[in-house]
Amino acid sequence: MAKRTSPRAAPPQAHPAAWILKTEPGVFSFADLMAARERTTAWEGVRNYQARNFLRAMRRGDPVLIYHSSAEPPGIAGRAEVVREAYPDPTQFDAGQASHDPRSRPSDPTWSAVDVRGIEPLARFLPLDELKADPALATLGVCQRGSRLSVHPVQAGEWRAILALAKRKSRS
DNA sequence: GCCAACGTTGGC
DNA sequence: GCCAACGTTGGC
Repeated sequence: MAKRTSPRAAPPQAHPAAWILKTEPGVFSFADLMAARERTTAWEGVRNYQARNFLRAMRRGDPVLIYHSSAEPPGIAGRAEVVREAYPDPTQFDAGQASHDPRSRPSDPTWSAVDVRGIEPLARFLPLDELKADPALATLGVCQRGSRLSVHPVQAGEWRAILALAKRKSRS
């Protein structure tokens, strides 16, 4: 007899429409990404398991939003895309790096990196207070109180709302 | 610079 | 396995 799916089983999670990556612009900004060779950089140094798992779920071509944290104001600066899926983050094995992890073994690396390529700035910078003011973005990771995750998924409705918001006031 | 929120660590 | 202490993040 075919096994029934438990009614309690969560529905298969749709692949996110996009991802948000946080960066401190004083360290590495969206402009730095656009100025990088081939507008591409390795997104390294993520040291949180949940964020790492999101990195590992990213697929080549997935849209990415670059968010500036610890900035004045904080907010979304531009669009990018995933150009290389998760691979072992080399900085975990480099004792000279702040993100060095002496417990990680090359035979079973703990941490992952992806490569992202900058596409273009948003039509205008979207400050966090505007994101928080949009009801369609109430569930967005960066709008959550106390959210410190540096990588999170963006659902389709959120993605549309962000692009619409960026277009809206730029004309006024 | 403050402090709330949250993840990690380590003693038990 | 619990949970207090500690460190970090990040908005304000």
